[in-house]
Amino acid sequence: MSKKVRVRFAPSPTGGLHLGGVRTVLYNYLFAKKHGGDFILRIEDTDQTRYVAGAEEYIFNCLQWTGLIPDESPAHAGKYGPYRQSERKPIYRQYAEQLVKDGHAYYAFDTPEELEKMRSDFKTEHNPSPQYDHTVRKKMRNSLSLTDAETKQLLDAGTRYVIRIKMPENETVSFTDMIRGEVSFDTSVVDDKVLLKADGMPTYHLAVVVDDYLMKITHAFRGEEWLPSAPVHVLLWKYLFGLNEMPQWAHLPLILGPNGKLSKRDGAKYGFPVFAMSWIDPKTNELTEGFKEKGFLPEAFINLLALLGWNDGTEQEIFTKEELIEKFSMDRVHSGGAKFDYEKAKWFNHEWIKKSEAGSLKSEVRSLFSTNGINVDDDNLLEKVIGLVKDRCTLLTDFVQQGSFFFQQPQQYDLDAIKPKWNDAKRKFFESFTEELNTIPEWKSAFIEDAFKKLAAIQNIKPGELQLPLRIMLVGGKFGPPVFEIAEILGAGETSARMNKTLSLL
RNA sequence: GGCCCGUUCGUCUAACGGUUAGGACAUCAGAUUUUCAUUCUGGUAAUAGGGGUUCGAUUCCCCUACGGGCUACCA
Repeated sequence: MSKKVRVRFAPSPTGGLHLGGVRTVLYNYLFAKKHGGDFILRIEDTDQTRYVAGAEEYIFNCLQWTGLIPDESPAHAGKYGPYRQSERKPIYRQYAEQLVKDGHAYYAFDTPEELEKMRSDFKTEHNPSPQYDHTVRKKMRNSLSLTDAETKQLLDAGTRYVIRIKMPENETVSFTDMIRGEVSFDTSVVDDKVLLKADGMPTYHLAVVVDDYLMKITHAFRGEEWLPSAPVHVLLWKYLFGLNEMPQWAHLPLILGPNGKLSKRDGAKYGFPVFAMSWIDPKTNELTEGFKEKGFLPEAFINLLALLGWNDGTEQEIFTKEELIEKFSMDRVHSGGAKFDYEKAKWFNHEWIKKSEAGSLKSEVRSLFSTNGINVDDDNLLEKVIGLVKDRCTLLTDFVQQGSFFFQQPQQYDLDAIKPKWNDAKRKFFESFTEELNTIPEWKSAFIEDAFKKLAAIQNIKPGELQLPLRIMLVGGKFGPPVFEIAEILGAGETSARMNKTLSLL
């Protein structure tokens, strides 16, 4: 009987959660749910110098919005807590010490200045970034280059030190990646990564292995940028817990911007969101707009992210979360990086808005209206309006432009669209049409249209020439649903008022 | 520089040795719509290059080129 699937997403709470992060969450979540497993959120906050207020709460908000809710996390109690690495600090040291004892790691006393000196001393044209590896470790101050007595003395004196992994000199480390197949590395070109920092906190390398073990993680998915350090993690598994216990790895392809790995900068530069939700940097107060605030539906956001690097082998592109759970499989994840295409992202959103029920869009649209100064109290009217205009909305924010004229008079009139062909005959038509409004048998679009056309025929004007002016009068611009349906919703009084108002402007 | 990963239309991708190389976004043209969208029809557009293996390579192998990632007491 195989073990229960357990996967984790382990972000570092240092700022906005971007596309790639959410996609990693998504693939973790889908995989877990598909296999009836657990999805764990673990906060990787081992770098105290990078603490950012509010970042953790922000991550929870993003998960809430996307609907990818963890089974275990700092906010969802589980048996394997704590789920914040800073609160697990005491756990890690013993493993690092164990490695030293077994000869797989060592104490290093080099100060930051000494490390910097080493890098500049060894730096050459051929080797622009020297590593702390088997070729230099003997020249540094550590328990490998010093005698046991010297080491003990330094330790006893309370000298600051780190624990580094001792990479073997000539081994090939390989493992099978679920997406890439077998990947192998020569250990002689991997450096002696720090495992335990001078402040007693583990680095990512130690923490990820220890926590994945302790939390019984069965499958570990992360971005491709982690691939180069995978041999360190594999070795740590081998030394500490045995390779049989190691989770199966999958390194997800990167999501690229126009120039390499997608970054916050790309968003600002090319005008599309990168973060799931808006993020305000507490230090600079700089606001970075998110997909949510830009007007994306969470369903669409998840859908487009899922398809960025995965497909189910058919030509289907629109998937609900349930369908994704059912159909997702890691072996259909593409191995190459994917360039993010904002145009296609918008298409997904448009599709989702079109297929959404007007009722389900109501609360979002209502709050959008209210932030734009329009308070809607008629629920039925709102739903009717949404149903009428949603095909024209690519982003949720488009509802403001497409729908607000139903609730308030247009702020501006595109009179230039009328003026060139305006004449006294048309003015006369509208004046008499305004007066005839109350003779229309029932205030329904068909009757209104009928009366409109009859009057046009009597006055010998082509109705086509009158429809655009009518639209401008009611809507303010050249957009919106069929004009007589608008009039129906507006009501006779308002329709007449808007016609008169515009007439006075012409 | 070194190491690792990758490479099918502009973009996301399908084709797990045999297809007229398929779909979607974008784009262009047309139809519908007396606004704008929606909808519909059609078009342009790709296997990076060179060697192998094979009766046959988009598909397998090698080399080159290109792209990307990593190269911190950051994750």
